[in-house]
Amino acid sequence: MSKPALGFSKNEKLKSRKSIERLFVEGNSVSKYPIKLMYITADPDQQAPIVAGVTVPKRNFKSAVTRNRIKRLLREAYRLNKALVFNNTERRFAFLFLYLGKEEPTFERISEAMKKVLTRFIDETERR
RNA sequence: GUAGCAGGCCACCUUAUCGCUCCGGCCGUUCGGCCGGGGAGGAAAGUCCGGACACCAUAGUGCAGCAUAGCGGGUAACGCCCGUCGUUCCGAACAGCGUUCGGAAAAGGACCAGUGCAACAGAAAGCAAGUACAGUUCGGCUGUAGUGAAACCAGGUAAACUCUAUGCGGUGAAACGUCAUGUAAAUCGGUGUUUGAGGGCGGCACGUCCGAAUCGAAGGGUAGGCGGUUAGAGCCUUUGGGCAAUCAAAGGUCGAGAUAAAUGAUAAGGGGCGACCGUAUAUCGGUCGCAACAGAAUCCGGCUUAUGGCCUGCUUUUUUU
RNA sequence: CGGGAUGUGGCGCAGUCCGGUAGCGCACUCGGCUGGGGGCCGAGUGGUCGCAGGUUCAAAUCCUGUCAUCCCGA
Repeated sequence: MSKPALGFSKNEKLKSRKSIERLFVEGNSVSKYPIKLMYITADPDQQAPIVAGVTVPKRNFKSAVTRNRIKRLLREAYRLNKALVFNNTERRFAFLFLYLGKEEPTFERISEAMKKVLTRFIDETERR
């Protein structure tokens, strides 16, 4: 069961409307501007150890094209940096990345913020 | 060269590394792996019209309501498109009324069916009353003045109500079918079982069909999978009919199917456009910047709006010869 | 995907149906009452009526298009 370290396939995506609702109500969060990560301990019968979703508020970005682009950048950044989480925890989680900025970012910026937010997440959860 | 109009085309490309999704094949125990192939638009947008399709009665009648408006054609259909007539505006020709020619614009039925409206000004904007002056056959009539967008004379206005003609049944893929999961055939109230409650998805009346339960309150459960779902009024080429929109025939071709929602990220190189610099213009070289509008969600035909570049034709204007 | 509603001075609203004067409250400015502040009284400034066309003699109002904001519906 050796997963490719850089993939991000369908099974790792957060899809269920119900669990997203739960995330918003019960979830904890760490944030490093412009990314906010909401997380919750996941069901044990979940297919992948960690599932993740991304979202960009329509209020900040009216155009569907830029919303899509930011979501793609977020997914890409998570895909390239998720080893940070996999290598440091054995627990199961559900993630939701929110983009809080008001302007369209570069990939470089997103990538840096993603690394920071993930290390902060590891600090918070593994320290206890 | 500049500006405008009309028509057509494209929507940066290639390579490398990593990644997403669908289809087919092989391997394999769930779950994946490997190989091959497909993967956003001209507007996918706004949701403004028209359809297909699905369910409700094979979708019925009248009223109400809504939409459209010269005439003819095209179309599955349209409020769309094409042609034509009239109207208005602009330009030119003739000395002028006006006519002719060329171009452009536009929601272009009917105020002799009825009702309403017209600020200010003005005597007066209908159910009528009446100013001044002049002329007079003196009965009262005629003309002029003045106000105003419009006036002893009837007009104007329907993107005012309305009338006429034509069309429109309703609800939309969250339609609809099916499988799975799950609870509660629980509680309270109303109406009713052939003397017919209630329902058949906007209103009223009728008709018709189903019909023994049904409606409301508060509450409980599930909010997952599959089908519908992508081959269609499809696209391309040729020939023929037609002024044209478009139609017919023959041949060829298959071009996304996601679902918190795929089609991406990074790097390099090459083309495109713009600015600046070098040189005597072009050409060429260098540097920098830009690359638009925008993302399928059942599917088509239009309209409207946003927007980068190239090509062709016509018109206007400028410079040089 | 499908339905609606609203854009009017700095702010909150009326006027739109049935076309001719853009008005109300708060705020702001000036003056008066007071030793000063507050409060009250009086006067005043301030509006492309979201934007663009059209109908009309005349448009915030009628018609068409467009932009923005907000609210519903499994």
